Amino acid sequence: MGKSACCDKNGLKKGPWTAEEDQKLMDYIKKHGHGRWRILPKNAGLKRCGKSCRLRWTNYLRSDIKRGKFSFEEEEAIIRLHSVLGNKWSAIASRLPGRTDNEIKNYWNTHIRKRLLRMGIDPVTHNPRVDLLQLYSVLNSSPYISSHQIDISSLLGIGSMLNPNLLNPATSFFSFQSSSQEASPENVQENQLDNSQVHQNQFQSLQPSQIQACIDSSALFLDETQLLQAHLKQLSTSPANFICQNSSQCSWQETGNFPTMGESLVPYHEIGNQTLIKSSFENLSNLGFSSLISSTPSSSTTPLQSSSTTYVNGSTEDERDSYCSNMLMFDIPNSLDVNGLL
DNA sequence: AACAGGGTCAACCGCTGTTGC
DNA sequence: GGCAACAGCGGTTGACCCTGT
Repeated sequence: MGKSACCDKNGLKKGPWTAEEDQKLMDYIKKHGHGRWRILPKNAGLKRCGKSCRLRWTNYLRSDIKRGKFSFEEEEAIIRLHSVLGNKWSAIASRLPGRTDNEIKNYWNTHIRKRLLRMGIDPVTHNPRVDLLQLYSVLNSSPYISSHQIDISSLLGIGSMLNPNLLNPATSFFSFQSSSQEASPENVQENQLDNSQVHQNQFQSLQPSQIQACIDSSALFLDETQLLQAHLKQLSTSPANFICQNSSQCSWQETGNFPTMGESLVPYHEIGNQTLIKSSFENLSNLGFSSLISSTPSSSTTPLQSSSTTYVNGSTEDERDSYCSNMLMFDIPNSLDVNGLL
């Protein structure tokens, strides 16, 4: 702070570049190459600071810049790389030929990030947003709700396909994950109990009107929760399916190892009219809950929806939303050497 | 037609890391 | 080791455009 910007000195020009300035810069770099940005503008006859010249060159004038809309493959790569690298835009850009860090950053902030939020996915962690699950759990534990037989899952738009028994442990798990780095089945169960007691206490102190206000506000999350359905539905799919023939006969059917980065997704499928999930929290924990709600995507082989719809470039935003709801569901295995990717 | 509000993206800003003296 | 210059990064800004009222 307090350090003056380089362009403030000597009355150098700021703002959008003109075609004439672009031409001067390109001509100079064609002759002398780029680098030595400090002295470049003076030699090129530009009233710009070196920093501005460098930015203009790297972000716009370079011949290998690919302009235009991002393809599905590029978008998928950005999301996948972001889940590994975070906001390391230059590192992401280095893996996307022809795209600049600035372009990717802008695209993330204006398109992908908002879409993830709409879908109920935290763009930082790439996991379903904990607040939605917590809202469900809190509402569901209310004596008022149960006494009036209000179906919270329907209210939140996560009704038909999901057994509510999943949501409480899921919520507890997310809450627990956020407060502790190490989650063993034992202390997770303990935490689950603690959380449910907390939620119960929270709601016992609320008046019916307050609960109604909470329910009303929950309607705001409908878009997100509808898409969250897709994520939670993944719980019923490979590689570890938990299938219930009826309310008392449930079992996990493990179909193999969890995929790692770069591997194809196990085909996405429905389990008919069976009760999808009814689990103890131990099951979730033993199998790695974060991996169950997410699996590694692949641009070429991932069936996008149960109807096997194929999406191509130039599809609508809604289609991309739908696509992403599956595409984003991957998890970074602990064994992955992130440094190796860098 | 005029205006407001929101989205987009090129460019800027401040900071950090690297290099050379 | 200390310093300055330079290069590069990620966050932010603001002009422009589009859409809805």
